[in-house]
Amino acid sequence: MRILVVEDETGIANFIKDGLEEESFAVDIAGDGNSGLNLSLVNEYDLILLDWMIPGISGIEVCRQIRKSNKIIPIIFLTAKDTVQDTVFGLEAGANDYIRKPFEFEELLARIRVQLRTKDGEQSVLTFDDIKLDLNTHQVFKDSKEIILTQKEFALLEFLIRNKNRVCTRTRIIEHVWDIHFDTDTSVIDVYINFLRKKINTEGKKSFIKTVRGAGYIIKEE
Amino acid sequence: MRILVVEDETGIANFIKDGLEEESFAVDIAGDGNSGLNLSLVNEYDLILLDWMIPGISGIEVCRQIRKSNKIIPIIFLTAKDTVQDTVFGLEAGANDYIRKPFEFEELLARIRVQLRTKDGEQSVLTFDDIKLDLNTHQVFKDSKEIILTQKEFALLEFLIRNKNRVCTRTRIIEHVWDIHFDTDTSVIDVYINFLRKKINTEGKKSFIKTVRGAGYIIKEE
DNA sequence: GAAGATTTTAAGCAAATTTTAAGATTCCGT
DNA sequence: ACGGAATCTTAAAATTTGCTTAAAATCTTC
Repeated sequence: MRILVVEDETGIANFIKDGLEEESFAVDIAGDGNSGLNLSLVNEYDLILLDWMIPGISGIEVCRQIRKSNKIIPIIFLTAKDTVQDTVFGLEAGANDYIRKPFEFEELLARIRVQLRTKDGEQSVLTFDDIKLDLNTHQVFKDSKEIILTQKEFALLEFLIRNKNRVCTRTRIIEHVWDIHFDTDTSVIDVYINFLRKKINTEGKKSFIKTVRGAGYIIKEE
Repeated sequence: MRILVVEDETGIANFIKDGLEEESFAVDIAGDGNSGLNLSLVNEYDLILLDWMIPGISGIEVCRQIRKSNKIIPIIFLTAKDTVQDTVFGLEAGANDYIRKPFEFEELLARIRVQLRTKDGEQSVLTFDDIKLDLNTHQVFKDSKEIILTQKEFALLEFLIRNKNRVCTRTRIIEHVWDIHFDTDTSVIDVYINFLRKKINTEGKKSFIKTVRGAGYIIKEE
């Protein structure tokens, strides 16, 4: 899941970025209103964290513009403006939630999850066959037996399961899970697919991650 | 379907090429304006992706020249020039769409598909008789039973179905399904037609791909 | 800052796809 | 019905793609 953070104080921005990456999100940062608006219109983010007072056009204006473009995407304000009026104003501009600084990271995370959950009505647990993926606790179970995955393994599995029954091309995988947007001569994907297969496959059964030669990989229900 | 990418940064160019090939497109790359213009006039591309700032004549000029030649072919600008004025300027030069860098591959693909949409409105699923071809998931079904095709088989079938009820000559097939690094004196087409027939024909029925002696092949509704 | 874990790179091997090539078969005009 | 051209079929060579492993680089943690 990809999140855009629009925030000019690099200290805060990086704090959020690190925290979210630990939770396996892919995070981009924009330092001012204009680049924030641009990025949000060009890319497919799953959520936007927006500061109000930023260089260039204000957060409020960024929010309005995004709404004007008819993009359906959760926006959370994250700002030092802390009166009730400010909050109401922000929400009326089209935000889905409003968090006052200083904030607790825990809370931010919880609120992000709320937005991502309501988005497609799904809970914080993804399932495929006998595999369960708990997005909150970051645990993976197979037949209720826990399997320990690393960050990248988890992120890759999450992406594949969210896109089950659809071919995930290497290009889409590298963009969404690694956040790479140019040509790279790498075989990380192969290696990680291999890791996942080794950790999750049932002995003697065919791999649950199928290879689509020349295209990518797919997780498919029979 | 064959696409020309006019882009000087090889990193980006190859990224696009690989991504599109995963979707069964045939892709040629031109590194500067002149060769881009040349290739586009000499070959029959189904679409052109054009960078604005490239060595030699500019993308805008390439676009104008192609339009001048009366070629009807979708052109999509793909460029870092990101003001509203730039966009308007590009579209007025004759482009069909305009994408700002940096871009998400998914968006690029979606916009390409819009341009290639067939006349009968259908976009992501092509059909012929009891054969269904899903461009998004890359799956082929016959009577809702899945048939596994390789990249080239898929690309060839896509081309034939897009041109159903029209004879597809060997030359046109080579031009649209294979890319520029291809030597024309060959019998690959025969071989691939044979592959497709074997995989898709109904036992005892006549082949759905008909041979037109001296001309090429055709898929025809009765 | 050393030890351990994770991520990435690189290379050799295996397998599937793509292409070539050549003999067999079909088609069509005479 | 015959001969030559076009197409079909098959098998094997060439090429590409993916798998696997090990080691290098990077990041964490104590």
